[in-house]
Amino acid sequence: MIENESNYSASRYRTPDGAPADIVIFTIVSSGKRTKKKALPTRELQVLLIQRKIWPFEGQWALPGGFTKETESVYDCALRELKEETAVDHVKLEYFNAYSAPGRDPRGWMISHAFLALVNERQLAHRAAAVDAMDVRLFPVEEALRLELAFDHRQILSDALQVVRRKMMTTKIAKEFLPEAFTLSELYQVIRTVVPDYEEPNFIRKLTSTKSRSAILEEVKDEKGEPLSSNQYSQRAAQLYRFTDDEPSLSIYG
Amino acid sequence: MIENESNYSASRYRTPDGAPADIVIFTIVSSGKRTKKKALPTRELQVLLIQRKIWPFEGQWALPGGFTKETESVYDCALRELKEETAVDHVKLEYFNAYSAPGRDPRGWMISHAFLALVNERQLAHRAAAVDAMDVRLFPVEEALRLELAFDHRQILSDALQVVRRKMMTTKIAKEFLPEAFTLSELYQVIRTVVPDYEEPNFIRKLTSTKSRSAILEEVKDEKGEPLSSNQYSQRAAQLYRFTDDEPSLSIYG
DNA sequence: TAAATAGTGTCTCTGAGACACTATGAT
DNA sequence: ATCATAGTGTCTCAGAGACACTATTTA
Repeated sequence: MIENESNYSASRYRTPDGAPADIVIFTIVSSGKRTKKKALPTRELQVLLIQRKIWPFEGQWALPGGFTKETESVYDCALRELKEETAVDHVKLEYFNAYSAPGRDPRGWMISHAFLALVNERQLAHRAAAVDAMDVRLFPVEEALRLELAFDHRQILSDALQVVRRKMMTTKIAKEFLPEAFTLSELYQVIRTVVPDYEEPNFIRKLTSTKSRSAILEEVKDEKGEPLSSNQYSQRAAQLYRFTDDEPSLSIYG
Repeated sequence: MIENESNYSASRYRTPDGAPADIVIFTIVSSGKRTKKKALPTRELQVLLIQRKIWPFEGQWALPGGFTKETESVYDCALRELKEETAVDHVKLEYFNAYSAPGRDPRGWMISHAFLALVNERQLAHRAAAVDAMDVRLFPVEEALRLELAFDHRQILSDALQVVRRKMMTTKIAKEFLPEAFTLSELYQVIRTVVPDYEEPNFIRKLTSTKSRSAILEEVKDEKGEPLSSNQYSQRAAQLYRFTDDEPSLSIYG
């Protein structure tokens, strides 16, 4: 029963040929409408892909990633690769699955570790400059899912998207896509960008009528305690909010 | 930047020495009080451990698990090991993390894949018979966490416990610990066994006042549409319930 | 009848939902 | 004044919370 453990000797067994980490970097790209000075931007969920230059899957688009070294954890590897390939640092990476189906990688027996990160498009700004040279590009998620991605990266991306959608509704990750202080309209748009099915005509009312808001959001005030507002996107200035530190606890039992 | 991928050749790099799967098997053990014929049993969350016979960590308790083969996924490996070591089959395994800190395994570079499974104590029944011979035992979780477990298995167990606690409140996994039809008291006890902090004096009322119940539970009826009840644990018979198939959707935004 | 668990009556109060209405400020 | 977005008034109704009370069956 436990002979593998009892008699293990590294030299006697076939061992994996590598432990790559693949990173799904989501961002929301806002394209302000140029027709009017003030208007809510159009937002779109995008994912960062690289184009492979060599075998296998030469020329195809793939998730960024690379091989773990013996001296680092897979998390460290993902952090390192993310920094190397996108100059993005100080990001919360989330490990969400391993991919280990036999034959998934023509180079050999590779068990891949998939992480996802949400980064603000501002953090990707200087990266975007080097995009053409590096064969690195942001793709709208829906478009990326239609591409023939390398390896099982379409599956990984699809799984990542599901995780992000769930977390968008159940945690405060929306803040990764927002500035420190934001308006409720911005928040609503970010949620809708990630989870198109979410519709809440009374969104403002909902969050301003005590319960939910008090657990999640708080109004941003200046030094004198005056509420701060922004008219960046609208004629009428909108109250600014920030997320609280509370971790909302959810339960299906009430 | 992407040189690892571009120039990869298995023979040129140090590769992992193995990809073990470790499985955290939780069960709830009910010990009926013998003093009275009918009384709610005392329930306790327990975890299945094996005692290692050889180096490394000889004699110490560890999570069951074993090495992945080239021809299987880590999930298949976990399923196989679970079946081999505990005779438990048809279980929903959940992958929840990878453990890859350098030096975590004295045998070499091992990236471990951790799964958890919730099994009804009935499913562990015949396994329990072979327990002494195999150096396999159930431990109360609190006790297991105080043991010096092999490898980083205490961390893995601790992480698994956190995952189970969260899922107990946010999904219907309670059903893994319950018979097909159960009373609300049983359900409440199971929840409390896993999440001791959860207290809800009005639990029955809460679940019987429409909203929550209708989404999660339904009354069990016989062929004539008569509600079924059980007096297994109480003088007065209690209504039996089962979980619906609906996946409850949670949101912090209301 | 006492014990043990199951379940309800009833009250109050919050807040969800709907949707039309008002508010503000740039052009 | 008009437009675009922000936010409120007001109504209704469901249901959460509290907690004492009743119900059912066995020993």
